[in-house]
Amino acid sequence: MEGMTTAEQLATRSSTPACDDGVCGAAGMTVPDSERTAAVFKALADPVRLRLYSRIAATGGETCVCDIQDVGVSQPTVSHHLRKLRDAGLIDCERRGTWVYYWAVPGALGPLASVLDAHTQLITR
Amino acid sequence: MEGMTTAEQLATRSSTPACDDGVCGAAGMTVPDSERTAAVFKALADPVRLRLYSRIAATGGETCVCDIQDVGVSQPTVSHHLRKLRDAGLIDCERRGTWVYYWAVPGALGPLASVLDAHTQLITR
DNA sequence: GCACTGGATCGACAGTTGTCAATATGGAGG
DNA sequence: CCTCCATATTGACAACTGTCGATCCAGTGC
Repeated sequence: MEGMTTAEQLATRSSTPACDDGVCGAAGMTVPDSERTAAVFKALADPVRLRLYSRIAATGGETCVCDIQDVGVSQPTVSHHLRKLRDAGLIDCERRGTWVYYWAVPGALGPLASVLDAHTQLITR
Repeated sequence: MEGMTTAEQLATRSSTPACDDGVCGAAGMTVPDSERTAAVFKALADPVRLRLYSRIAATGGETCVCDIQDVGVSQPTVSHHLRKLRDAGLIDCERRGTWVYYWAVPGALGPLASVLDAHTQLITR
């Protein structure tokens, strides 16, 4: 598991899954699942990061960093937030010449959506 | 808008919506939308809160606080986290006699799921 | 080689967060 | 009333987070 991003760990849940949906009926989430899921939620729990991710995802393909510097914070801060999103496994990047391009990792939001859906099912059953 | 929980504000988005899905194509999320959405994500961005919410949602109905004290932190800390979830509009509570009962607010996760879905659509188009 | 440019990293700092022990509150039952 | 029990609030503290200015690093073009 070492060297994996949080989103990757989240995709390959507990080696001994207590249940399939990660919610486990009346038992609720397991401690490891809650920690991995919370880590990804945390990456999205900041307005600036949310806008950055949204901008990157909205292009569909690759986005140059130079095109998303206008989110209201300094350049180092943008870089800092991009790294957090990258550590969480939500985005990835590549350097091409002078510029660096970012893109949204496909499927990274899936486990998060599953958690939300699973809970919504429980609430309205 | 004063006096509303974050989730309630999120449900009634910008009075002048720039778009319907909150992502606005190549423009990404608006600043107010990102702030409201981030606030709710933040409420879920802690393992203990995630387990508490999961336990409460898993019952489908109401859950006595006394039944969810075994999440690994002290009683004041549990109370603290429940308040944060409540401030975010994800849960609500009622006192009946000596005990306090919590339940998951139906539909509170909806806007969050919509945001995730909207971005997933953008990525895989 | 050298200067320039885009982006990442470092260092510092204020503000926020998670945690607990101690205390308060507010019903229930004598 | 007074005590007991369940939960909330307060106060304090260490750890973490967001932010920026300064600096570094990697390519580009001369």
